[in-house]
Amino acid sequence: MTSTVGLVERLTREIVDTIRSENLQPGQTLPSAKVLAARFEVTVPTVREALRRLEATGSVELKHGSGTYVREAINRRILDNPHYVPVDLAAAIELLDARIAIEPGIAGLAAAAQAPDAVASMESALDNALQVETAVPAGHFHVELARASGNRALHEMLVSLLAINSRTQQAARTSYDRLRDHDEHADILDAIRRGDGFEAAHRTRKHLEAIKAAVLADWADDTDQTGDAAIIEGSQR
Amino acid sequence: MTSTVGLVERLTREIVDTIRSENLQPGQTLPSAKVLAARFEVTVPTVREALRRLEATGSVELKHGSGTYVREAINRRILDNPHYVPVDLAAAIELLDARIAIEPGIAGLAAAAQAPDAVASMESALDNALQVETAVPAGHFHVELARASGNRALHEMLVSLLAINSRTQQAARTSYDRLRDHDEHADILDAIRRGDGFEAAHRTRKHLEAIKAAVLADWADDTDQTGDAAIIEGSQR
DNA sequence: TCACTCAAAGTGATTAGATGACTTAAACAC
DNA sequence: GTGTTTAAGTCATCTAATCACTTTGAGTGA
Repeated sequence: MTSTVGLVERLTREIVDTIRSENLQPGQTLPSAKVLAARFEVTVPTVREALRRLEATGSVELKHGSGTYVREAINRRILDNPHYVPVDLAAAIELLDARIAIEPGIAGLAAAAQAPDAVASMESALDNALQVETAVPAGHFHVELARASGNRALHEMLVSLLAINSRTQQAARTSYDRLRDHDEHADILDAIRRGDGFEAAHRTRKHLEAIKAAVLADWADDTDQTGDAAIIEGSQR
Repeated sequence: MTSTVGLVERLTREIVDTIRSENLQPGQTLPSAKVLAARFEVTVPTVREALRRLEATGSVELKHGSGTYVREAINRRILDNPHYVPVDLAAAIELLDARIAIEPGIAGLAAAAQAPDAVASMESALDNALQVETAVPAGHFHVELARASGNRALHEMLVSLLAINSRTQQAARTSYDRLRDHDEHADILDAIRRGDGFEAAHRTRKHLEAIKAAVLADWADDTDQTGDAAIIEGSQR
């Protein structure tokens, strides 16, 4: 009758508790698997199974020959599924639709929050945009925008959406004009600086809708006269 | 120079690919660990580590003595961190703020979508509300609302937010009036049926703000005259 | 003294085989 | 038929050992 929780699941939880109670920060190393095995009175393979679980969610990283490191995601609530195999255009459009639904509200919050350091991060993100597109890390304008909202859950949601999108083929080929992108970002940031939440939300929405249109246009160019536009329609309903 | 991807990570991906290519649906069983080990030419412990990773993200479930089962989350893009240790009121308020930021937009989409079956699901969710609160499964009104938006990413985001919230202490004690909850849900559904997205969004926002106020009031009652309202202020900035 | 080499120690990665515990379903007795 | 028992299949965990990678620092040479 004892609800079998499973040794590995319990062990996983104990390791997380250890990380928290000892206040281990991302980048620091955990004790070796051998030591953990001794401390929790289990064997090494069992510890490894627990660490693999934590690895899957980005809470820790197992570096061969080096050690087990705490990672950022241990403090995240919302994650992107690392095992998801995505990828058609419809999925990419769906992600953009989701962003259109939530980012305007985030921009509004950012304008209301008026956190000075967050605004600074967005400014530097504006410049970084000239660089090569990084995967989806910090420094991305929209991510910094979400961070500026002051709401960690919203920030993590946007990070997740962008992470998923980065795995899409469409992500690389989006030929949205770099300069136009920069200008529109600047406009959004401007509205936020003025504390004009309504305008910030509006410009964010327009910006994303423009990107969506560009992606659809790109796709139309590639497939040219192949007439299966049903995919697009299906994703817009 | 070969980017060491790690055997387990590669194996994890191969198992996912197998599930997809063989079109295994949630509820169905995977081959036994022994068989998988033979098929991919690795040993059983290695297979188990890969399965533990998939287990962490809810893609599979390992049932002792029974088998390894495919689970729903294998098709999800957005997940809640299963290893997150949650907690205080500020976090609960932050989650509600996030919902206030995104759910009105979702309600607007739902009104525009006008999917008949989705509306039916919301109707039945209305009645289920009289039952005991389930964990965070389907059947929850707000979850069905998100499903009705037609956007899977948004739906999964809301499921994740509610899943996290359910782990909060505050979740259980929220004494938001059951009847009032039901009535406000009915109002939202009514606006969606009429296709009035603006009104649906507005009512959803008001509804969530009322819940937030109730949570804060509850907390104020409990702590009574303990004057550390700084926690609340901090979450509202 | 400085820089380079390289050997050793520590750590994770993977393998191998064995035992225990649980679930399920078929075989059996009633 | 019904209920119990048995057996096979499966995951759970352990023990033990070998391999591979990383880091460090001692040693060597310039």
